[in-house]
Amino acid sequence: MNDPRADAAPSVPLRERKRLALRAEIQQTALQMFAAHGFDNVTTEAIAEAIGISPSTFFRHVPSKELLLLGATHRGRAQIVANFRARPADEDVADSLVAAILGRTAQFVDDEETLELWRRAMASAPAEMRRASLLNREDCDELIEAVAARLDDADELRAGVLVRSTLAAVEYAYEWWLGHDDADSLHDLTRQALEQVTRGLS
Amino acid sequence: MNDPRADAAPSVPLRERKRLALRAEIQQTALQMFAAHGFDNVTTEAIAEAIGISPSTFFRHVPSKELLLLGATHRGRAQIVANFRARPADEDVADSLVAAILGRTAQFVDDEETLELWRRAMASAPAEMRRASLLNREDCDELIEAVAARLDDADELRAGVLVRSTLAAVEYAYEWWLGHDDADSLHDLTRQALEQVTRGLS
DNA sequence: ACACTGTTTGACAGTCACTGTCACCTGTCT
DNA sequence: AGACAGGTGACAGTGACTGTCAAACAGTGT
Repeated sequence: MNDPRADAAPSVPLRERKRLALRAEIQQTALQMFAAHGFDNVTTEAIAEAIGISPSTFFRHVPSKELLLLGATHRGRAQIVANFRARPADEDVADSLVAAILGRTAQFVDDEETLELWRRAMASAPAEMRRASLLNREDCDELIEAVAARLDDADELRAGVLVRSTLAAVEYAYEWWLGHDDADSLHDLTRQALEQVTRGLS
Repeated sequence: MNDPRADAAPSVPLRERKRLALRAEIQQTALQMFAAHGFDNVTTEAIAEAIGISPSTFFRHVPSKELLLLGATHRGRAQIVANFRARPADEDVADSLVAAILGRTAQFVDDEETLELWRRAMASAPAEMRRASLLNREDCDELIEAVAARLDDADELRAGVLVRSTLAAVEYAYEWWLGHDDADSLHDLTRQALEQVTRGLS
């Protein structure tokens, strides 16, 4: 019972550890291959083979090739929504939204190496895919709904415009950061973008 | 020489008229089929067959099935950029941008029937595709560049945030309009969204 | 009416992302 | 050890594209 490995093992059913490890390996390997050879030049079959699994298994763990690239950005999507919901109800809505987003970007720090891989992989991706989106359609709609609930007036248009334009600003800051080695930190850039957008564009 | 058909024929080389007509037919037929059976349930082959052309010919005229749905929104993309460039250089940049967009949406009026088809087609499309984007990646970048050129300070981040969040607001208004039969006109909704975003979100 | 030339077309074969099925393993629990 | 859920590879299939090729066709000059 006091097997040194027992600390990690018993809580996490071991089978799940394997699954998680495999998923991480797919993600990592795919990113490396994308960065090295370009997104379009890497087939899902090649990734599977590099890891030593069958194509069927590959797709059992990965919803799509695209998400292998974009998934990094989407990760923690739900967290922004949760952050927003956790804000005090009497706070200004825009402020809550800003806080929810900054709460997420604050902890968004992959290691340098992974980041560099992702940057190169992203650069090789087809144009339509190159837009870094923090939230997918569903999560975004959920956030809009949450915001609308806090806006007393029945005008949902305002909620949507608020969320979508705010997210757009943040996403641009994100892309900017990816494209500029010398740029400020993600957090600072995000703050700048948010300030501009909430203060009124000019 | 005074053949009645000669009025239309000589300027447009006739061969091109056929091409244009075919393209329009594909677009129209596809939209009808999407609306009737759902985007995913209509294969490119089926569209080709409905029109009476081969699958090869279909793809010779259409870059992708997706663009058959989204192309309508993208049409006139370049116009927004052109509109912006045509604004006086001493005008406030945000105002120029607003004017450029409103100049486009003002004339954006397909006939009721086509619009209804598109609405239904859009509703049946997979979630990731459902976002109405006025500009594709390239056009958007071009607009950002144009805006940056007008912003004296070297800070391009501001230009990007301005463009992207403004467009996001407009796109939301557009989607809102598509989803609500009873809504105000596109033009009014767009104006509202733009006002909110330029005045500062709140 | 005639060939000459460049475009357009359909048939066909191929690639690639993804899905479904099915028989076989392999941890896990008893 | 034995049962059983969950994971796995082989395989066949679908659907959006892409490339190639020979035949049909429009536009031009004679």
